[in-house]
Amino acid sequence: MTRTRPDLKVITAGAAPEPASRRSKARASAPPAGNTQRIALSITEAIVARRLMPGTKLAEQKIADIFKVSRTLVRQALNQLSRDRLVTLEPARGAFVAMPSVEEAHQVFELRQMIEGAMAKRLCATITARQIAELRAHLKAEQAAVAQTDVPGRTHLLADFHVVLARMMGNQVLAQLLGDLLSRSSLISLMYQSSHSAEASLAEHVAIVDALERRDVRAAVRLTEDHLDHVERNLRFDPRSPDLAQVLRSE
Amino acid sequence: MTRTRPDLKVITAGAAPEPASRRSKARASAPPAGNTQRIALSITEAIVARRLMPGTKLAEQKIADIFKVSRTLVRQALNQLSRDRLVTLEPARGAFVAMPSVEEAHQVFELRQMIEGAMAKRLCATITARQIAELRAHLKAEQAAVAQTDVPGRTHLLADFHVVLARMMGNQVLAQLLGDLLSRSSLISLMYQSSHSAEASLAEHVAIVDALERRDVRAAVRLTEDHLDHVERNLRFDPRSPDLAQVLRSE
DNA sequence: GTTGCGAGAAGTGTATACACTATCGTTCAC
DNA sequence: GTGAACGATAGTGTATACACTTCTCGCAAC
Repeated sequence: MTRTRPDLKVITAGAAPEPASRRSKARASAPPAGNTQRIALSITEAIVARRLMPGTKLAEQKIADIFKVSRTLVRQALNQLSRDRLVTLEPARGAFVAMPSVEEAHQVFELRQMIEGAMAKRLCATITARQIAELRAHLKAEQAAVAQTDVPGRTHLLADFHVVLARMMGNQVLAQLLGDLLSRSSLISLMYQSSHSAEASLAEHVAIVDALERRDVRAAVRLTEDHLDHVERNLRFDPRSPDLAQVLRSE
Repeated sequence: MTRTRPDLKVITAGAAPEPASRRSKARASAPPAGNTQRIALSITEAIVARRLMPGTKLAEQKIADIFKVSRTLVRQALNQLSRDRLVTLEPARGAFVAMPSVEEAHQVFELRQMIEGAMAKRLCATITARQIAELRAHLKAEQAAVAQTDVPGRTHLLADFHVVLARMMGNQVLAQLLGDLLSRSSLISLMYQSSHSAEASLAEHVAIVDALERRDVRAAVRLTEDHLDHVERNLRFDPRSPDLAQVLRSE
């Protein structure tokens, strides 16, 4: 047992910006709502940004102390996160950062294939020149991050590519769903450390945008599905994985 | 203002069965978990079964009294339901059965088209004779319910058809997602009372199964998408809808 | 008769209290 | 020396308390 439990206080780092979207006048005493949301977002961000390892225990009182609130709000936040499958609640034992199983990982990727494949198909019919330009700009940012080996940045940008596509569908329900799936994917690729190179992902993203620009439905769909296939296949599901934490915890 | 607020106590009717899936020995004092879940399921069921109208206020204390628990558990349940978009939480005002907007309705159906279209495509490749038989049996049950004009039963069975298809994909993540979307669809068709006849839905279900059996990908996908298109198109989005509740509440 | 204001009631938002469970270290028996 | 029983500690599960907001209804002013 070389590794101790990852420390918790890292999550204080972010301190969610939360742009003032409150309704009208700021109340001194009662930040109207979204106090729970603030906590949930901070934890989500910490997980996605890989500052919280899978299996980490999320003790209610510790988190409450960090955010200077009572356990009540922390519990609400943890409940939300458990519905997103980012944390697992074990009765009477507590909350832990989720450790998606191999099977769950596969199912998430299969679902993403279905959804993003359908997105590609539809976007070919609806995409505008302006949107193509936006995608190109995004690819440029990805390339810069990859070139500088800015690991956190490139990870975020590579995932964000998919969110940008979803937003272009003009469908918020879809966009939020894909956002959730990407969070889960992030956790998955953290557990089964992906060997898929950032360069390869970037190249595949470029190919997808090319196909969309040509309005080549067949190619766009196939490239999208292949891209997700590649990402999944490059996960390391081999039994003697360095992440033996899951094996130990599995029982 | 002809209609008063729909009464709340209807939800006591169901009293969720909750088959004993608890781990080992029953504890007298502490039903280990899923006490919150029990409440959330009861409310969900009441909404889907149309015993709770959109816009109904869900007062925490009243629900707590009904289930003989404290507001704490009710709040947890309502929070879960708000994440499923079955209820809307208005800060400092309370929880209400959700009233999906026209836009949201469209987005839900578009997403279902994408997902169920992809399902149809994949099922053509993987479906077994046994599964076809299961679908045929389900269609038979649908037909019986339609013939007897068993309205609650047929509504449930017609929706369940889609869930059965999802389960055949062997993908729990997908199955749960589609379950959520169907709950929302139920709420939507309640708000914008569908004029799509049960007979037509049944006929379209039969056509889909036929296509799956022939492994006719093109037809299966098109029939699935058309089916959802028909359902959506038969919603009544006209401004002078009898559901003027939404217009009044909208501000 | 209508409008505006205000006090009381009802209801939500958060914190705290308490009961019960799991965990860990110690002690005792073998 | 090993292993099992036990007690202390920490942590979760639920209920309750309290502050503050919203809603309702009556009353007064116009």
